[in-house]
Amino acid sequence: MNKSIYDQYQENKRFVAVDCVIFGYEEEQLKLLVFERDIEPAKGEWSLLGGWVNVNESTEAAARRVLHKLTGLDDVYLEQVHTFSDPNRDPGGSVITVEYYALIKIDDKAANLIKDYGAKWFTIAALPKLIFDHDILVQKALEKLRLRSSYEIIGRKLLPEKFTITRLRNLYDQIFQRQFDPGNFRKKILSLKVLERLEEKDMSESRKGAFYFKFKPKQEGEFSDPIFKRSI
Amino acid sequence: MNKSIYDQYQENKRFVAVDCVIFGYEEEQLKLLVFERDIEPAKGEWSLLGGWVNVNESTEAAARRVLHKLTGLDDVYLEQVHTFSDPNRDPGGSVITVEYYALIKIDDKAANLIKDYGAKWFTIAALPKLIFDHDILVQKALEKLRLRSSYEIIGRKLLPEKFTITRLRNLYDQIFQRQFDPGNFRKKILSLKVLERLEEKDMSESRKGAFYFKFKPKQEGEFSDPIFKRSI
DNA sequence: TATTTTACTTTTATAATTCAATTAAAACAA
DNA sequence: TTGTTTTAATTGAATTATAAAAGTAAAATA
Repeated sequence: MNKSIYDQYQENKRFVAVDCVIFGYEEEQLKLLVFERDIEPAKGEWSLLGGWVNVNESTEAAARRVLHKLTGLDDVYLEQVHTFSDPNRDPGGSVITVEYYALIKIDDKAANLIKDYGAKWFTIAALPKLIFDHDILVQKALEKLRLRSSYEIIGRKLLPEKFTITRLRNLYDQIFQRQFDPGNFRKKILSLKVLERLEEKDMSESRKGAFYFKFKPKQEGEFSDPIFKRSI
Repeated sequence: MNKSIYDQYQENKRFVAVDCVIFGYEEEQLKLLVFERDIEPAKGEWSLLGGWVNVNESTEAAARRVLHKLTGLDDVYLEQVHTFSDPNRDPGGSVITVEYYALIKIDDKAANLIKDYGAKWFTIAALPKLIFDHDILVQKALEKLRLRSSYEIIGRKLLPEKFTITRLRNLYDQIFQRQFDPGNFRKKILSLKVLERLEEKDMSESRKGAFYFKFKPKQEGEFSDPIFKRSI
């Protein structure tokens, strides 16, 4: 096969990396996992989880690889967000980065591994300044997460097996940074018929107790319309 | 500055390309511009407009460069769609491609240039088989275009200066591949107050004639809610 | 047994959407 | 002139969705 046109561009090959915005949900707060960078430039500053993409690897595989190394998990929910390619975005070199966001359960056994890597969970409000263009990456990931959350009920990957509607609503409050009306939220969610009510109640939040729910097995192409009119 | 960690990855640098899905609107049809490929592999087959990304160039700049070369236009509307990175997607080599879609007016003087490049407009229904994963790229671009079109009134870049509501509705019919109700569509569009009615009428389509409209100057952050409930 | 607390339900008003029917304007033909 | 035709443009009634608030329920506790 004639590869001449490809060979001509050898000198134009680029560094390609992935960056992951890792979301978790804990203590009624949407949180983000960030890292103290251990290489120059910007050593010691806060950064997203990143890594190089190898030659014979897709960017998604690379993202799964670095996430697995960090957390030990291999069934992480991943969604591609955007690709950033300004040649000056990284002072260390001209690096193209493909951004993903990941959803993980904070209560996982991953906790120890994460600590070893100098990583820390922050709420969105308390997030420190990140290196390079990573603040923009976080904004983009949030927008994408909001978009996703307004077309399907997110939470399978963020909530524990069983949870109350109030807890799910709180997650949505966090994602969209606004208060959803309890009555209307409940009505809407239940009308979608993706949740199944358990007989058990959570008695920790109120005298009356709140029923636990769990997700029904996922059905493909469940909805195609936005769930909430004013969510985005 | 210590670049050792970067230098270590020199041998992992990747070919990076852009591919453009070019949409146009002509004779009440949404069309797509595709090319007869003039290099191996897959020479002679139909393909999207692509090009290499240079070392000191962002992917968007590269997309604008190849679009300019093709059409002579430099105010094309561009939106990033997705990045494809499967190492086996291109039989010529392991190429990562960043996909954009572009909206251009077919009636432009670009027509001649386009012809010189062996390019041809096809309706979506009549699109031939494309090389590699380009059929998937087209689907992705359509989805993104639909998403965009359901959050703002698209058409500034596809319709001529003045147009009738019926023509705008037809464009939406094409994008979403369904029939919008004429009365409801008109009511909705006008309620958004982004169009201005001209005194002139288009008499070519009916006895009564239909008023021409034009877009008001664009205002930032115009909408944040989906325009159509059942569009996607 | 009354109080407190939060889950959960219901109500009501308002707004948006759909679908069908109607009206309007102008060209054209008898 | 007058009726017919064609498509634009408007209207209205029925339905559905949304927002906000008020009310009810259950169980622990004082």
